[in-house]
Amino acid sequence: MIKDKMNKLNQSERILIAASKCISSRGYANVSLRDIANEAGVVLSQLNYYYKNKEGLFIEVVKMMIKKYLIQIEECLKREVSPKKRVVALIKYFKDLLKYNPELFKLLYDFTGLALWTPKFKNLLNNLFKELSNIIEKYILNTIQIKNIKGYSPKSLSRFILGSMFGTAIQILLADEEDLSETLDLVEILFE
Amino acid sequence: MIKDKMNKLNQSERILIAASKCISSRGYANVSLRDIANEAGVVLSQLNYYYKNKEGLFIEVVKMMIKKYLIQIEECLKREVSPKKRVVALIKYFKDLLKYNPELFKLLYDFTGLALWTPKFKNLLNNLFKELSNIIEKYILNTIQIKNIKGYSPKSLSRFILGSMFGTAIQILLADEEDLSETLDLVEILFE
DNA sequence: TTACAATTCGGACATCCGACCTAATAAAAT
DNA sequence: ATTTTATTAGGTCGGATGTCCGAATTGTAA
Repeated sequence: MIKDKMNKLNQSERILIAASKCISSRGYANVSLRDIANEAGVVLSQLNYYYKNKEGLFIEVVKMMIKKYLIQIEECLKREVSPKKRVVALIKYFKDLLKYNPELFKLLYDFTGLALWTPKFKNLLNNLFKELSNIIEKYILNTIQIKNIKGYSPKSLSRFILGSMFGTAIQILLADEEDLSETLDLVEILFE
Repeated sequence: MIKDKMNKLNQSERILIAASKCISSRGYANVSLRDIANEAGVVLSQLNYYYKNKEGLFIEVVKMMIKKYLIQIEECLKREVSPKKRVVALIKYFKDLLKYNPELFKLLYDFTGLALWTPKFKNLLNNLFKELSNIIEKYILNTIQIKNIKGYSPKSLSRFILGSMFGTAIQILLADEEDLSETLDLVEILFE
């Protein structure tokens, strides 16, 4: 009975995980509800039962992804103490992300693209970028003796740090033949 | 007769422009060949006549976009003489792009996303990023007294500059309510 | 056990899409 | 003028997709 409850919960979660898996490996545009149902080992109509429609399901996938990023990045930053080490840790996070879990980054990039065309996703993704830059500001910029920035707000600076990692990461993913992963290290020169 | 030839060329070009317009305003995933045909004022089968299939048409749209970026950015950089002014010009280019022609940037972002899932587009987009970073390297890094980079290759640096502008630009587009356009100015601090 | 609610299942629907085909028309070449 | 090619037009086909519905099954509470 407890088992059964677990299974039921797992069923709606299995759908979520299957959706995430499908989208992160093929892109939101190339995934059908039937694909997700098959991946989850579930009948098609179950997707409409738990999540009203396709958009509803995708929104939950986005929310799950957002949680992952917020938790992981804050976790990785709060582990270190000095701002310098935190920058290094952030760089390492992105490197490892691209190396061991590139699907998660593809998911972020893909949904950010979807956010360009669909207001609901635009709000979600904009909030993610906002919160991520807030975390960077809190853990790195608020504690550091800032020398280089002349008149730039910490808000702008944190946005720029985030943007440079994001924009560099997509280039690294795209150019998989040649190794560009060291390019991410250049974030460090912002603090010299 | 010359008129007619013009019209014929215009017809295949009208399709291309219509496709570009549709994709840059709705995203590649939300555009059908019928949409493009209507936008171009052409019968559906004409799209298959001039461009074999949907992928063939989209590839031509990508190639057109790539030309625009390469020409415009090199144009904007060669206009200035000092590396410092060229950085400023590059920043201004991205600012104006987001302000007056955001569709073109959305097109770049969208196709870069498509490149994550489709090899043909991956090659095209990877080459674009590669050539753009080469241009940056040629016009800005090769001429400057580089002080800040300790052991980083010009190649990495140019990639990073490009990435930081790209990653910042998408954030600006996403957060249209609050003004983040000044964030792009932070590229300058890389050269201080 | 019985009655009720939640869940699972299989199937059907209307719609849209990309690709293809054939005939008609215009242009060019002979 | 006649043949030949290039272009335009309209329509069709098979297939895939999202949504919805009703029945069957299971779990829960009385």
